[in-house]
Amino acid sequence: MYSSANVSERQVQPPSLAISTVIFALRPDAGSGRLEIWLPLVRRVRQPHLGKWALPGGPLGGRESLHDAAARNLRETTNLDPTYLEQLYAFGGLDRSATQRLVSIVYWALVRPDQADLAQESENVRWFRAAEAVGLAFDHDEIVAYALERLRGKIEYGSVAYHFLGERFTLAQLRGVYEAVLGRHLDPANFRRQLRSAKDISATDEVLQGGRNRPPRLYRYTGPDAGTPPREAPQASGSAEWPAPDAPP
Amino acid sequence: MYSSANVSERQVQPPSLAISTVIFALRPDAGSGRLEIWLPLVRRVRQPHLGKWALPGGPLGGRESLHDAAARNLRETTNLDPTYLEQLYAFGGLDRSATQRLVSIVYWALVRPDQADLAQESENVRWFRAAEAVGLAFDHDEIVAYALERLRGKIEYGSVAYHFLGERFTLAQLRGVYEAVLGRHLDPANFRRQLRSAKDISATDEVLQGGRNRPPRLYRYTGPDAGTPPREAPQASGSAEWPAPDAPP
DNA sequence: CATTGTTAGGGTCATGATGACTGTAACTCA
DNA sequence: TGAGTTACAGTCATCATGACCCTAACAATG
Repeated sequence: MYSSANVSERQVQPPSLAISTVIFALRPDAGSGRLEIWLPLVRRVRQPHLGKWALPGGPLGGRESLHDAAARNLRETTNLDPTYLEQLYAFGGLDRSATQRLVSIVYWALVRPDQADLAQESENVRWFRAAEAVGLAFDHDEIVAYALERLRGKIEYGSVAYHFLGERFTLAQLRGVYEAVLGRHLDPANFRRQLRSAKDISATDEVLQGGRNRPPRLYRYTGPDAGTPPREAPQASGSAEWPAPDAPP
Repeated sequence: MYSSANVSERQVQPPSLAISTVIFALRPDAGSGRLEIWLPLVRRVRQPHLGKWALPGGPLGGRESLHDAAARNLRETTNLDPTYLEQLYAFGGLDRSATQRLVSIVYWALVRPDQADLAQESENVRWFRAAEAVGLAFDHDEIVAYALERLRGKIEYGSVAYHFLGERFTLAQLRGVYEAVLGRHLDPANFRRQLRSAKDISATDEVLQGGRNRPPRLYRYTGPDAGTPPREAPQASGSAEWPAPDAPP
């Protein structure tokens, strides 16, 4: 599995370049109804790590940008378009793959739950709870952990949470997203107060009927890239509203 | 990993993979004495963008990790080791280079001023003020702007500022670093109060003599990676090898 | 129809971080 | 000896935050 031929090949051949994607969606737990983080994985159908689960990915095409490659990758796996797509990190350690020198540029994406339900599952594509996505191929355990860390970091000041939801949502739904990602309970009253001062979220004149309690008001996200496709690269996040974009540790 | 890939369709021409580095150092302005951000650039000695200034960079060697490649790159340019080195972003747009498809994984680094003074300058390597680093080759203008944005974002909550300074420093020096990076004046009293609550900075029992005012106390950074080389990103690092040809960008 | 349970949505209070500002100590230089 | 400058400590108002309480509005149950 680790022949000397492979080692000598590495000195000559340039490193292979691949794109992988960590795709997050939220699904309510059947019992408690609380939201949980899920992600799709694909089963390896060749060596190395044959049979193990891995992040969806593939080589970078010659006529597509990194962002487009990640989007295509995501479409081929879940058959759906993401509401958020951003570069995570470029992994290029020497020991990532035993058979070849591989550099993976990893993206992370958010999809809505209703879309995640429609996503195709098959023998080799299955959704897992993020907490149960361990024992993956290559270094994908660490990549998933790092993507979760980025997600948690970005939800606190960015506009990431809205991309888990549809166009209109209640504050309780939005709070459920925060609680699922941050993993802790949030006070409903304080949460409401904070989001009233956030100016890229506005209340509609509609309420959500059909519940068995007082009908909650529906809100809408009016900030940048509301319903538009996610933007490419690192243009200045401009507004000094909140701290700053984050980065690998 | 390439379960859903249509391989034959994509093997037209694999994109080239390069490593570039944005190297920051602070130098006092001759007149005012205020610190300013500088970075070294290299002149292009071949097409495209012949004669223009560009970020130091080169192809990724087959036996070095991304981090090691950036460190080697930096050593070859400034002849010095950085006190901080972190991945910035992977740039892979289709129109980055007119002659070839090029994917650049860019790192950013900090070096100390005394080291920056020792750095080698030559006909094709010169230091520029960050504000004057415009009109660069390829998309390096945007890369520098993004690196500056990252630097500003990281200095507010991270331990980045200390890497611009030596082991012992006064609070005024540290405040000068913050003012240079953030581009605004900071109140000395409030700055002192904030850094007393930051627990990875501790006062020594020494003061800095020789100034023409009251001698300020010297402090020391005691947080993670204090004097050690910067650690690799979210994964384990491998060992590096030395030689590698130099080629832009 | 009244009661009960549950959530929506409004408020209070103490605390801690922050920015603006004042005052005193310690040193050099003219 | 005094002027000028910086180090360093402290005060005050403001604001964001967490913890907590209260009322409104619905559905389900009796």
